[in-house]
Amino acid sequence: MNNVPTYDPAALEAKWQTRWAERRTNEPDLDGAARPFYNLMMFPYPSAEGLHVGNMFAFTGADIYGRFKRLQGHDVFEPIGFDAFGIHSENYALSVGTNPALLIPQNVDNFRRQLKRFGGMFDWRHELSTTDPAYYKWTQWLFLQLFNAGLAYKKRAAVNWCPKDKTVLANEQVINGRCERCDTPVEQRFLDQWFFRITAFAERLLANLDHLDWSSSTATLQRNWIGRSEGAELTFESPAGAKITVFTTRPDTVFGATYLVLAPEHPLVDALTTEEQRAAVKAYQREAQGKDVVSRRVGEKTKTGVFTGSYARNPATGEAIPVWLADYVLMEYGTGAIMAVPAHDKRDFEFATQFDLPIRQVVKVEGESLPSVSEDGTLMASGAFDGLPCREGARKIVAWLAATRLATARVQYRLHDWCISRQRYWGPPIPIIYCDNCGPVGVPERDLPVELPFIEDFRPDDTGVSPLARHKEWYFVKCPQCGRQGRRETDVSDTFLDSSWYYLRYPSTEFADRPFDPARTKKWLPVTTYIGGNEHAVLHLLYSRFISMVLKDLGHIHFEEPFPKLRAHGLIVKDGAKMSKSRGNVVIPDAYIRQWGADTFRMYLMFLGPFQEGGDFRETGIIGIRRFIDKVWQLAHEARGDGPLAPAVERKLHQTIRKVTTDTESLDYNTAIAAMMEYVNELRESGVGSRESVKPLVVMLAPYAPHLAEELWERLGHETSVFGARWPAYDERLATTGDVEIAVQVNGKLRSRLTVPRGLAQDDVVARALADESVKRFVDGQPVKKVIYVQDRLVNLVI
RNA sequence: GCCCGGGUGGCGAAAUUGGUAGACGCAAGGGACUUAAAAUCCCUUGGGGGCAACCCCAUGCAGGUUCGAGUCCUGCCCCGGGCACCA
Repeated sequence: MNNVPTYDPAALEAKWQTRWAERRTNEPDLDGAARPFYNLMMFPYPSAEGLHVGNMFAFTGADIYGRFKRLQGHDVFEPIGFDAFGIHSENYALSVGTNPALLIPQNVDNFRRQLKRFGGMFDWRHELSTTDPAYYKWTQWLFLQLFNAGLAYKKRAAVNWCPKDKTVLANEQVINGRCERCDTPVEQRFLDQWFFRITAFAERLLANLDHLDWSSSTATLQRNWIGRSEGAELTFESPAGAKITVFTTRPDTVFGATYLVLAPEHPLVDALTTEEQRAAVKAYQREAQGKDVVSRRVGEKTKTGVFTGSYARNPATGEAIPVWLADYVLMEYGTGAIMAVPAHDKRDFEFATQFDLPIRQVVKVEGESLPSVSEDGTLMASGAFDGLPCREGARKIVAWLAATRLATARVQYRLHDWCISRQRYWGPPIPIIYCDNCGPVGVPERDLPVELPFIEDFRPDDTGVSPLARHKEWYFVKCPQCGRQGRRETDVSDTFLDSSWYYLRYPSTEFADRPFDPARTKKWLPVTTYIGGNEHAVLHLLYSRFISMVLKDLGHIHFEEPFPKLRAHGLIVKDGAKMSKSRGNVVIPDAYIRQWGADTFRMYLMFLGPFQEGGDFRETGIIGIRRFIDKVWQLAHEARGDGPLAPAVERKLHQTIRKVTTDTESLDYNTAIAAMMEYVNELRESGVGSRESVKPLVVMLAPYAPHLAEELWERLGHETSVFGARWPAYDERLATTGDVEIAVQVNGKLRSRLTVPRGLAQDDVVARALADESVKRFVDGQPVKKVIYVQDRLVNLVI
């Protein structure tokens, strides 16, 4: 009995990791695979702290799924890589006074070590790093594809500028209007930037969401981000002839439009401003421009504005209404001008109240006071349209005004074009050469990659020009078209461009002469299952979809949706707060793995809570998983012979296989583990049994605790990897044999339980129920008026 | 403000989608083994009442639908996340 060897996870896990590497266990035949299954997880950004438990939680959940599919007979390709360019890496390098080109490889080494140690089924042959010239050569190629297709363009645009750090900040580095590093309020600056025309794909990006098998939370985030609004453009003419076009979602309220508001930067402002108002308008424009992005957008709740001195004709009423300027109207959305309907819009109401402008009610809604924004009312004070419901009124008013070309139905999106320029160092240089003769010229493919030069002083300065401009030998270059002196683009591209196509590269990493091999791509893409966090719901996942659409349209790939099936995992928090370096609550898994082993820690993370919801990391409870593993270890060693199973064990086994199969498929790992624990408890209660009772358990455990499963599989007499085994099948009949317990209710209250053979007829169950002592007490001789019967579950006697 | 999640024992959580609330695990208490401790094993463990078999109460709050509600409906209150002057 006590000759069971000690479970020594450190030694055992090292043994199997070595063996997997030697035997190339995790390297599917990418060309010959019969049932390709591309199991993708979001590649990490290699921070200095190392992989934290949040990353590991995500990777473990994805790895379990990949291993499960492998056991089900798929050829699973599970690659990993490093998203190593970007501002975070650069900032960290700045803070420790090193060049990221020297620092990042160390971080990557550390991550690679951690990823190997936790036992992911990674195919390391296909590792990639976005900072590798062999990779970003093709990121630059991708830029050129968009540039040549007219989908990349340059325009002057506002950027976030930190006056203290003297640097451009990405939107995600601006927290509540302040620089995430030094807390200085962020200013607006205007720089020439490269944009991708993602807005041209807005409708397609939105419509396709309906057909994607995605976590609904992710799809919803993306829908809201794209932000489709249906409405109309209406034209208001000034006596001087200027036509002011506004966008509105409520054309039904046009009779209540009592003034217009233009964004301060609106191109018609000069033409509309009268001499008396010119000084005031200029002052207001300056003030608006000087304001930082945030106080303009969210900070100030009191409205500001100025009258232009001009009037324009309301196309519905014919009235002349004043034209104002106010910074609550944004130039980037709609037409940069609105018709103000203070009775039916909160912001307009606030503005009208402040500046004493007329408020005219044109929609009647029961029980609502002004401003009433509901669309569930009827029109009033709207001429011929009085009495119509809002929606119908909107259609009819647009049709009426369209006859005189004063209205057009229009769909508007909140999505903006994607600004990919970064005036920073640590990214792939945008492959453009400016020539006085030819203008901006794309770097020819034969000259790619445009390598990022190593420069000592990569610190951004307050010129707003990228540090690369200081590297003169690199900066000046011959124009590839005319051969004259040209200058390189000195901006680098957004890190999200790197990650927008990495899934295309993985299967083709060994091809130096093409970004993705056509045959490999055809065989492996689109990605079978993508598992990742919702923090990337809008940026990475939207950009990747956009890039796929572009590549499809250009004939490079055969699909337009890269991730037909996507599952969002939950977030691991610590003491209720998101893990972050600034909070100092980042938990690194290394010490836990050292103490408990990777298998225990993997299972523990999965048992913490539902995978798709996440949870709070705490240490208590790891011991529970370890006890479970010890029990499995002991059972596997004590099992004797290959005889048949006891009926109770057999039934429990088939129930367990059924539960673990469906729960693993749906990523409900916590309950799958609980089911295996129940089975182990059953095995222990029934005494030493056949090895046939343990083998299926070992296979089911393999996705969760791969090293342990391999070891036990070997000790149970197998010479090949457990991952060459087949996932156990269950027999529905065997899972449902035996007796069932039926709840007996009287008037809906539980009064007794009966153990009866499965499938017993209603009459027999009722008869047995009525014979039950405690039921008798409550029925008390009264007639049963009604019987509710649920087969094998419940009987309810209504008296 | 708007859009998603979510509120169940001391704690993490289950609950076949309207059918036995609390599976599984942690923690705690008691016991066995031990010179002792650790480990392991056994028992108890939502609250209240009763010697007991049992009974009453209980899934954020207040109502409702139903033979029956953690689950559905209405109105609130909290917590987490996203968007945020988007017309």
